[in-house]
Amino acid sequence: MMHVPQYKRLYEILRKHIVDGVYNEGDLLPSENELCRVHSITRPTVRHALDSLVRDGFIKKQQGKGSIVNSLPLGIGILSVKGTTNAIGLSHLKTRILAGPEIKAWENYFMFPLSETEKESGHVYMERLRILDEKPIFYDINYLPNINLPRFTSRSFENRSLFDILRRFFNIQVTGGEQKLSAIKAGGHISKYLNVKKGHPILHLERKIATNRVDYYFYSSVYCNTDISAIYGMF
Amino acid sequence: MMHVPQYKRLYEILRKHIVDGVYNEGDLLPSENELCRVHSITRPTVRHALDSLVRDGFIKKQQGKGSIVNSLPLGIGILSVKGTTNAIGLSHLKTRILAGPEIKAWENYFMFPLSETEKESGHVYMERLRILDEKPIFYDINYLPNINLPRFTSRSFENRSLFDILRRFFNIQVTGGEQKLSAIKAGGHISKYLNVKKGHPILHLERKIATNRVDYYFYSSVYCNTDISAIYGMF
DNA sequence: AACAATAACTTGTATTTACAAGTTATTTGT
DNA sequence: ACAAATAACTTGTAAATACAAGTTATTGTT
Repeated sequence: MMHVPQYKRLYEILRKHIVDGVYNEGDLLPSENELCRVHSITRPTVRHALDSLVRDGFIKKQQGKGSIVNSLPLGIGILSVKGTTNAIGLSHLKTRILAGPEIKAWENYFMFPLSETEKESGHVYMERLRILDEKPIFYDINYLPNINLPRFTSRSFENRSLFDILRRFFNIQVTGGEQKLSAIKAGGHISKYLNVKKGHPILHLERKIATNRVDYYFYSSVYCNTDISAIYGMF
Repeated sequence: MMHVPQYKRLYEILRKHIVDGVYNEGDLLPSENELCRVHSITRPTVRHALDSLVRDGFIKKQQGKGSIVNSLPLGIGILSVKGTTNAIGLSHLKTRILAGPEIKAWENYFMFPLSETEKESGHVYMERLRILDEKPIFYDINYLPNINLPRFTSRSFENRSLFDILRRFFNIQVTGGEQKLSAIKAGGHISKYLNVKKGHPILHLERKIATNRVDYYFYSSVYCNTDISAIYGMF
């Protein structure tokens, strides 16, 4: 097993405690000095972990008072997905594969500019439908540059997170990304997949997703039906 | 003038250099040790500044190599607005006031739950239209809890950023927030203000915006026409 | 009882030091 | 000339320490 730095270990512990309800909204986490004593680490290390929790929206800090636990987001947190674990509230989200995974060449016009290396290597193509309570919510098209992904196309993706596969089998973790948002009319196959009428307003995300692999990004075009549940995000 | 911590000063300097094009996409910033020497501060302080630049998407770091300048976002960066300065690309965005500012009581059903203090104090209400190249892009409705905002309603807001006003006259800075996204059909006055047909797809953001004042949030409901320019965000 | 001062907390900023780990340029040996 | 080893960089993690600044509970005074 790989070595995990101490601040990251503390982050995971506290994150789990918050998600599991050991601490509730408005509760104070143990003070920094207390966390130092309990985990036998120093304050800069504790603060590093707490900074990450603030960045990911789990706590807010107040000088003189402490680290206050935030309420967990209610919507579907696709915008705040990051790190080693998935977004909150995605637990009963089913996934159906519509196409792929298969290796393809890049389209002529792509939503983000590509590097030469990316262009040369082609990509693994995959279309998925994500279903909440029997209702299709997301239709997404994924493009993973075909660089160092042995036997990727032969993996099973049914009801499994793409992020999970990448982390477990290829040790690729999502570290962040950028995205373009727009509202469009559902047309053709999008209305069919998402089970809405043609012309229905659909939220469209074009995402470039950064990973812990240097210069390895992957891309998603996501179509959301926001009637049932709004998309939730932090900033 | 208030005291500004050193890491924040370095952040502003580097940020300005990146935005002004002193460093271009792909360039390496001076190494951490070099920044230490030049600015006579220590490495943890330099790293604090660089961490903030990473968080805000201006640079990415690579161990063993350095701090690499990112490309500046092309879209309209309403989702990444934060800190002391405004988002990129909003420079030639005109603002027109449609209603307010005036003091009102809260509506019965509000998009976010409110605290008792917020409920009691009412809010400053304001409707604005933001125009890019003569075309209306954003129609937003703002709710600022009426707590410690002396003479707010008498300020002039024409072509001036709300965030700017808050920072300069009330020393309120945006530190982050949360938002719900959905795609809706334009109807009634929204189609009128944004100059689109009824039923046109519109991006709707409901935002709760956190500030440096403890427990002071303000709220925005934003309607965007994404035909002309997509909304850009980091995560 | 009410108020003010103070002490004991909390987080925020900053320095100094050390070593680990990844990258790149240089040197060395063949 | 080529390739491997090495040195000289880079950022990443972590400790120990100090003081500033904000909050809360305690104490003392009136």
